[in-house]
Amino acid sequence: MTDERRLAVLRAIVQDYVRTSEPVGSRSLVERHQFGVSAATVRNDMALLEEEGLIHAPHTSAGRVPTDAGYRLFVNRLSAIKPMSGAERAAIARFLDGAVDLDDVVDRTVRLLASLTHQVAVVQYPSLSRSMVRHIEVVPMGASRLMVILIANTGRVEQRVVTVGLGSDEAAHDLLGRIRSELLAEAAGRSFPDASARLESLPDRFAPHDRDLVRAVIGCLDEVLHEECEERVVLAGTGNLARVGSDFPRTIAPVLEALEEHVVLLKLFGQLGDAPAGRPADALAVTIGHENQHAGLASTSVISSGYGSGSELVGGLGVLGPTRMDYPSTMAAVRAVAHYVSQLLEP
Amino acid sequence: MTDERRLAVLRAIVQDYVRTSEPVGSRSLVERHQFGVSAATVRNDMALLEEEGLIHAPHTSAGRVPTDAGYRLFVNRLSAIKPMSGAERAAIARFLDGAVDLDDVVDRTVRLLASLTHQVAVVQYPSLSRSMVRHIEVVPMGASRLMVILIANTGRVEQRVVTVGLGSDEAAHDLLGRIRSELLAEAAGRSFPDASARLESLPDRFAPHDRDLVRAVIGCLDEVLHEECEERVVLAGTGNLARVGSDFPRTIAPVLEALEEHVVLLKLFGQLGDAPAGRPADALAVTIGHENQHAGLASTSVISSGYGSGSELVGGLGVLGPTRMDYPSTMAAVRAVAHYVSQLLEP
DNA sequence: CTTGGCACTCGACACGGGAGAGTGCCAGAA
DNA sequence: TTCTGGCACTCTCCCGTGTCGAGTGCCAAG
Repeated sequence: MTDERRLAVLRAIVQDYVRTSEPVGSRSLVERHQFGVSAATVRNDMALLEEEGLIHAPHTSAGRVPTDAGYRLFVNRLSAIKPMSGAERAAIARFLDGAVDLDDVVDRTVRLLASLTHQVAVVQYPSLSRSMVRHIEVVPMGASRLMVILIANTGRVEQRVVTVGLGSDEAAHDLLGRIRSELLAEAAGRSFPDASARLESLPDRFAPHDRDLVRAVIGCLDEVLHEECEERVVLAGTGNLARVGSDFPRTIAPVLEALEEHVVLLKLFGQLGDAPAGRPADALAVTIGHENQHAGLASTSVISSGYGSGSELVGGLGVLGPTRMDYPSTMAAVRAVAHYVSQLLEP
Repeated sequence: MTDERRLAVLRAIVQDYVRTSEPVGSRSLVERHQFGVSAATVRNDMALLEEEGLIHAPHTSAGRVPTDAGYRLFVNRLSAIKPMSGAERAAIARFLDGAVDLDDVVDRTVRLLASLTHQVAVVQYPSLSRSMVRHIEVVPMGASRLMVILIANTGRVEQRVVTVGLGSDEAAHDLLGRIRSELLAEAAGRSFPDASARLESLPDRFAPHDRDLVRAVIGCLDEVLHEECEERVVLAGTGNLARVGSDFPRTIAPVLEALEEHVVLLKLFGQLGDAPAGRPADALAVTIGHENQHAGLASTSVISSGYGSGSELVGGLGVLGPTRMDYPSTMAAVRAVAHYVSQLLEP
């Protein structure tokens, strides 16, 4: 029972600190919340919480501030994701429904997330490695260059240019046509890794003197097919970073740098691997402060979710902000947006 | 002759202020530069410069700081663009030559600019309105949706999805094939506005009951062909913003917000219209402080340049930073990068 | 037109003394 | 055992003061 009150105190500390962004002391705590005990008792509880490493005093005789561990406990056990109001849901739907394009969907989503949460929003494009090949096109670009275009079922389009030796116009045109149809026959409808494997044997079906060309095209496709670095992310709301506390010259610069390293963002937001059994596909992942691998993000938290149809995730999205953030509301927003985007990409 | 010295004083003030980021006074001025006159004389000159609105004292008896007008005069008449060293040129070439892709070129360019100048770098993708149509592709996406893909001679690829009523598989396939080849025959090799005009009469060549479909595809293409908002920009180096002076909570937030408004960036960096006669295509445009339209950018300067082959500009690039920036070096870097990117896109 | 000198004005900085907030601890009450 | 009120203590924050130094403006003389 003491235990229970102690946790209630922790919850109150987190809530108040998020509200005021100032260390919270025992007096104001008993004023704003009805614990039914006096400030002195709360002080004792706070001392215990500090021993357990859940809160921390910036200096003697200032209030207490939650530690990363404190936020973690709060998120895991002390808070419920705040359900969104009908109006909010409607607004999300209205805003996303106007999208004409995959690019447009992603763009709107990331802006929406940023303005809902007042944090930095990140959206990963549907991952290629979890997509199917819809179409492949080979287009000559000038005399000796080919553009290879790959269209995924998610609507993503990737292209790459390769330099090759083409023969005469006439013969080249025919050859390209044949390459295109063979590629399509072999790869269309298959998953990317699958398609990649199947294409290996393709050059054998061509005349020996054409094989170099075919190999070049396939090599080019292969790059697109499993190069992880082709994963793309977009972000919005970086301006929200400036609304943090006062000490952020040192805080904001490494964060902005980290945000430009898309590889870092992919680690944070990319949903690699299927949803583990038992964990629903739309589960939220929360990473708090130092739990984060990247050094520059030690004082930021990341809330991310996968999106996609059913348990088949195709990408990730989420927000990044100071550890001192309103977790229940932010988690609700991320979840709602991920849910809606999943629906949108369904058909 | 007095006139001449006064300008020399202004130049020295700008240089010192950029170096130290502190208001510069008459004493330190005569110490660091050999004017051949005393501090008192310089003071008189400074008083005149202040009357002319070229410099400004933050408060009584602090040093002087250049105004926007002062920077303007400095850029126009008092500085020469610092030529880049051979090593720097070589580094630029080495860094950009590895690009495999238009996306890659743009990505590398923007990062390069950011790291060369230590400012925020912006690169516009080659504009569609100044491009030629290289190829058009129509790909069915599921039962009732088509993806229309447009490839420009610059390597840009744009796609859009349109929902249509397709007939039976067999007939639809043939129809799409015909649409594709008619589109290509009409548009390939033409400029975007040109192509758009020519496509208008295309539906007439199809059987009446197919015209709706054809019109849908063309409408979709048209959107891509002259919707200005399809222009794309990318940026890098936002972390450099954090290295500004101390008062930037109020400074940095509106800038970050402006940077997310790609429309704003296009106005700043997009090179619309051909290079005016007499002004070479690679001319640098410099906008200083309040010369800027956008309110949030009142204390930032923009240095931009077009790029493209010869006098035919296809896009813009540049950097954005505090008005207190090293104009000669930054201008040199922007010019060199623009020059190199132009070469790279040449063939 | 230039120069040195002089008085004056401010901002930056260090010092010091409340005021206030908050803690820790302890002895007594429930 | 657990809670409570009280008290001493320790911080930070803030404000006023005084000093220092940089820099200016002006003036009379070269």
